[in-house]
Amino acid sequence: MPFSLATWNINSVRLRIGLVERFLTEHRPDVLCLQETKCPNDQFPEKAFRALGYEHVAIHGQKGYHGVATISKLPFEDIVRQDFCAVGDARHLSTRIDVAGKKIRIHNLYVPAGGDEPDPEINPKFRHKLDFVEELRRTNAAGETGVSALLCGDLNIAPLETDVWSHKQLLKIVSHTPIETEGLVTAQKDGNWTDLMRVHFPPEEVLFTWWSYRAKDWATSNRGRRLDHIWGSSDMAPVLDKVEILSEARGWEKPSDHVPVIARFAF
Amino acid sequence: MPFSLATWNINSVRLRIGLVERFLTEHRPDVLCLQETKCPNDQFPEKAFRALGYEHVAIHGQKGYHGVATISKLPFEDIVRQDFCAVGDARHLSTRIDVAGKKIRIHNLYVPAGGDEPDPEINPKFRHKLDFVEELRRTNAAGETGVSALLCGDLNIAPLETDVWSHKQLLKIVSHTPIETEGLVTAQKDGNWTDLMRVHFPPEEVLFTWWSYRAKDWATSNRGRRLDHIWGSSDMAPVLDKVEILSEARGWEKPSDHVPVIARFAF
DNA sequence: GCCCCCAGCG
DNA sequence: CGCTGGGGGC
Repeated sequence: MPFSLATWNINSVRLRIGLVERFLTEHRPDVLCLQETKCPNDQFPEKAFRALGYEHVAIHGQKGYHGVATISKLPFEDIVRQDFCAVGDARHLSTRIDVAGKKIRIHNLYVPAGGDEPDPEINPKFRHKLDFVEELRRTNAAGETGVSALLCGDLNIAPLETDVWSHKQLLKIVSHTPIETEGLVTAQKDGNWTDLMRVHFPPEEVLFTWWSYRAKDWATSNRGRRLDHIWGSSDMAPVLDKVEILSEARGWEKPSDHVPVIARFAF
Repeated sequence: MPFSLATWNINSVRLRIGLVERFLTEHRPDVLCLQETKCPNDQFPEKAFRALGYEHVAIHGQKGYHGVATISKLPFEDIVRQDFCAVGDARHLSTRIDVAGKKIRIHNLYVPAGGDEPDPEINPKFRHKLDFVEELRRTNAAGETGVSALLCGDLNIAPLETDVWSHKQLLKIVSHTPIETEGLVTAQKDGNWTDLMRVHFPPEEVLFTWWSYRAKDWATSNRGRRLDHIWGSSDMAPVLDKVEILSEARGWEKPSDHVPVIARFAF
C-alpha cells in the first residue's frame, strides 16, 4: 500500500495557491501539511484543493501570522489543535487518517522562529521557541495504541552539522545554536520519534529545505538550512520508501523560501 | 512634419513600466507625459525608455505621491518645474523641444484630486485644488514669443456634460462640480488654450479617459470621466491631425485607472 | 527580501 | 480597488 505525506512552509497560501496547485498536480501526495498559511479560516482557499481531489481540509489559521493546514485525499477521523505555550498562536494541527486499516496520527507544526538574539533572558521570542520545543517533548509518537504517527512541519531548527551550509558560522545563529538543536533532539528522543529524512539520507549528506530570501543567488551560494522535518513513529521507518526534497521549487516564480519535502511509504 | 504627444496617468511608473513599454512600442509618440509616477527621481526607470529610443527623460518626482515625467525622442532645450501653491508637490514639469525648427513648450500637469467633499471651507484638499486651478490661469499658451505650446496631463476635472457618464449625478461629485469646471474653463480661456481633444471630437460626443478601479465591470457599466486633457496654443489647433483615446488600455493586465491620450499633428 | 497589516490617498 | 509608505515578523 503506497502512502505519501508532504510538508511545505508556503508563506501565504492565498498568494501562492498557484504554486501549491502545481506541486499537488505534479507530485500527488496523499496528505499535504502547510505552514505559515497566514490566512484566516474563513478565507482559506478550500475550493482549489477540492478541485484537485483533496476533499478533506483541516485548518488552524489566524489573521496575518502563522497558520497551519492539512490537506488530504483521505478523510480525517479526528482533528486536534494544540495551543502550545497557551499564547493563542495557530502553530499546531493534528489529524488522524486511516490508510487501508493503518491508522496514522499526523502532527503538523510551525515552531516559532525565535528572533535574532539567541538569549532567552533578553529575547522573549527565543524564550518562546525554547518553551515550545520543551512542550514538544510531550508529543509522543507512541501516544495512541494502535495508531502510527508522523510529525512534520517547519521546526525552525537545523539539528545536524550537515543541516546548515556552515556549522561553524551558524553556531551562534538562531536555528542552529546548541540549546536549540539539543532541545529538538531531546524532544525527538523523548517523544520516540525517528527523523525519517535522515533514515533515507545519511547524516553525512548536506540537506537543506530553506534558502533565505535575502540571498539573491540562492542556488549558487547555496547557503541553506534544513528547517523542515518529517518524523515518524518507530514502525514508520521500516516502511519508508523514499524522501524527496523539491529544491527546484525554490526557483519557481514568486517562490516560498521553503521547499516541499515528501515522504513516500509502502506498507 | 508629423509630431505626436501622449499623456497618461500611469499610477506608479515602476509597477507599470511593462505597460508603458507596450504603449510606446505600439504607438511611438514623439513625447510622452506621465503623471502619478509615484517614484523618487533616483529610482526612475530611465533605462527602459532609452532602450526604446526615448533618450530624453525629464523627471519631477517625490517619494510615494504624485510625480510627473516627460519622455522624449527629441532633446529638451529647457526644463522648468513649477511649485504650484508652494507646497513642494511634484505636480508640474515644463519642457521645450524643437521639432524641425518649430519650438514647442510642453506643460505636463497633475492637478490635485481634491478629496471627497466639494467645499473649500471644510475640505483643505478641495481648497488646494481650486487654488491650483486658479494659479493655472497664469500659465499662458502665448507666454513665449515664437514658441508654440501644449499643456497636458491629469487635470482631475471633467469640464463638459459629455465628459462624464451622468452630468446630473456628478454635479456634486468632485471633478465635475460647477466651481471646478468653471475654474478650469477660465484657466483655459485666460491662458489662451484650445482644448485639442474637443477640436477633434465634437462636444456632443461622450469622451472618457478614466474609469474607477472600484467598478468591477468598467467596460459594460462605462461610468467614466474625461479627466485627462491635451490643450494647445492657438496655432496648434489647425495643425492637429487627430486625437486617439486608448480606451483598450483600461483592459490591459493590471491597468492604470487612466488611459493614454495621443494628439497627432502635421505641420 | 518578502510576507502580513494598516493608514492615507484617490 | 489599488497604489504608496511604515511597522512587525521571519
